[in-house]
Amino acid sequence: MDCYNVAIPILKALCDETRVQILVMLSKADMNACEINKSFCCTQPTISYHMRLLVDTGLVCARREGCQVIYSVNSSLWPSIQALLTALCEAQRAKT
Amino acid sequence: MDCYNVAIPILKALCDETRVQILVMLSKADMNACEINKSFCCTQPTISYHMRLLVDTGLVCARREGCQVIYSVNSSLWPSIQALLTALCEAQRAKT
DNA sequence: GGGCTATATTGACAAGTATCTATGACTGGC
DNA sequence: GCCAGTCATAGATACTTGTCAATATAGCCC
Repeated sequence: MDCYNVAIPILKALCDETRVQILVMLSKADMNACEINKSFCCTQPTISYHMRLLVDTGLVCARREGCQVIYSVNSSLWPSIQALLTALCEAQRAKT
Repeated sequence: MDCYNVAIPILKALCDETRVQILVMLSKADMNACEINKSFCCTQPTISYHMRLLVDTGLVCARREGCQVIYSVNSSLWPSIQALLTALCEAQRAKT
């Protein structure tokens, strides 16, 4: 019962549109912060803020390569997250 | 890609500890608002606020029976949510 | 070491959220 | 119709969150 509490920070990290889009992008290919930045209209510090949150919750891994940081999804968590996302989309589609 | 956006309101509803606990309770048995209230230390309007949010996002169904309202989980959505929750808990347990 | 590129941190602020108290609305029984 | 029980709504408030501009840090190359 109380075990569900460990999931809350991750769910909090998941409930922002920008962060979900970042996750989906990273699930297709690893990217550095600069590349991620180009796909969004917000500023570099904002993306940096989201990336920190995603890394802190363990949803995303970061590794340094020279002067840039490469981000990748945590492959042990992503499958269950993707499963939920697609299930929610299917449910939405079924309603209409 | 854009399909994931429909999931955001549901994820927002899921990222609160109180609401997750309510969902877990309801997954075991249907309950009226009064019973739910007794399990938490917050006030009745606060629970009402959370229930409205859960119903609006489709996570929970409400039906009137006499002078009380019975809440139940949306059985088409709950399995995927529960799967994610347990996956997150397992991942947490694996880390330690 | 200085300059350049890439990323992180800080401080400020607007918007959103969870909570409360007070009150209203609906239902069933007297 | 009135009262008691159950639930919802409104208004106020403290807290959290996402965003920005400005600045700092880190790594590379000349």
